[in-house]
Amino acid sequence: MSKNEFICDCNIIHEEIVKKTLSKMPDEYLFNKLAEFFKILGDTTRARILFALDQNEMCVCDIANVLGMSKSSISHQLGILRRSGIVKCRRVGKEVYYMLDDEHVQEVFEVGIEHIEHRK
Amino acid sequence: MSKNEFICDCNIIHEEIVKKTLSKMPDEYLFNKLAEFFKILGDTTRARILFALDQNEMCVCDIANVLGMSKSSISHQLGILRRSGIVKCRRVGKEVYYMLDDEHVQEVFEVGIEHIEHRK
DNA sequence: ATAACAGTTGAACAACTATTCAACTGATGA
DNA sequence: TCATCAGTTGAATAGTTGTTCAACTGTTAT
Repeated sequence: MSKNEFICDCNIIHEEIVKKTLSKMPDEYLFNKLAEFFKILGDTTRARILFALDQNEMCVCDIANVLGMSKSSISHQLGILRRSGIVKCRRVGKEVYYMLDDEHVQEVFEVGIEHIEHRK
Repeated sequence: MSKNEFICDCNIIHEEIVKKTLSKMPDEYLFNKLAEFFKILGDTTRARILFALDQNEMCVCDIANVLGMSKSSISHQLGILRRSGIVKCRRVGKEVYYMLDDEHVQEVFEVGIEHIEHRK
């Protein structure tokens, strides 16, 4: 087998390892979705919103006050969380109440906190 | 208590909920660290590197070949993963072998995959 | 009707980030 | 010693993203 199958500019490649690993790699779709999910959790504002919503469902103004930020920026972030299926909302009169819609968020946060504690 | 303590431009706030939630919010440090951790996982290239390293320890060229990317870009991303304590490496001659250095990554990935499966 | 208010949305801007390129380091072997 | 090769690194660039601002919905109450 020629080295030319491989794209990298190097001579010594561990062909067997590369082939074996390639055969076990999930498809692009999974990695895109996985990265998308973690990217959403990887923002301080969104992480704080999710932590707050884990305590209570809350309206946009309440969240804005808890985080000390403007309604607009909170609403933008809630839109991202809503479109990704992580939170859902219900309207009551003029107010819109947001709540968590994914039990995996809590789980992932717990492991994340373990990671931080472990690295101290 | 005056509404003026609160920063958001709205009249109806649920004071008790806001205060209770505020008292339960972890400090800024935790959210920064948490977001930093998830931000690192929230990139397709890094997610694929970590998945590959979960199969075998590998040198930079092997990883570059598995992902179909340049040595340089892989090395940049490995640097980020190394500095955050998620991977470690050992040099053997001219080659540098990378491996996972955090069992929380696998855990978090599993929950992330559950999340994706659940959302299909 | 219309005023008031909670919330949303799009455009603009600034800050950040991933990849590329080129120059570099450090180890090997001829 | 010198050429070669694996890997690193900094600067540059293009693409992405979070917040702000202003204009807009939709609901309530007068």
